[in-house]
Amino acid sequence: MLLTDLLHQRPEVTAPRILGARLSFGGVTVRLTELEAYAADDPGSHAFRGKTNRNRVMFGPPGHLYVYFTYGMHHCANLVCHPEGEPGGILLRAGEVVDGIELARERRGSARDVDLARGPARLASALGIDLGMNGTDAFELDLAPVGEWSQIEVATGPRVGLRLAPDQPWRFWVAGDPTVSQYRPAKKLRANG
DNA sequence: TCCGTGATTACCT
DNA sequence: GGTAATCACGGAT
Repeated sequence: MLLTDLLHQRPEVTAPRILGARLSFGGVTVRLTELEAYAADDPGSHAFRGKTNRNRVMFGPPGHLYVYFTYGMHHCANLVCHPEGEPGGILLRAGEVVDGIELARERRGSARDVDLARGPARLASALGIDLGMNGTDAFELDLAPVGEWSQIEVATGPRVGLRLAPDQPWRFWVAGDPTVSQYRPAKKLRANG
């Protein structure tokens, strides 16, 4: 399926389909291993209460990055993804650095390689993403080859750290991958494509 | 387990 | 207008 078509689906549909995709930005490429979906009718979504200056990118065209700043020190990045007329996005929670690893190490200090992009704020940091990149589409996203994707075992479970809507199982990750963040209460979604 | 750190929001006046 | 609680986290302890 074409990437542009995928980005016009609901985020919880698209998120498991872009696991294993390669995202390149700021001189670093990561293979995405963990994602969370934030849909329009979703109390956990930043966009749930309507458009504000912070979340306006989620209401714009799919395929841009929605970047926000949280806990006074961290940036997190979402891939905007939604059907026409609805806000939505996919939080990039973790990845494996597959290119530009030296640059990622510089940005991340003394972290072990497996921790370079393990966690949403770590991933954003490894890619050099901050608020200045909010709304950008200056990145590349290459879907995993079909054969490679069919080898991935997708697991699903509740999202992390939400007060609202904690029960929607809209967190998706590559089962067994060491670059997935620590919190993993899980059930298996499927094996192979 | 604890806590830094600041934008954003919810709820007042 | 003001103010307090919250927050899609990470690193040190």
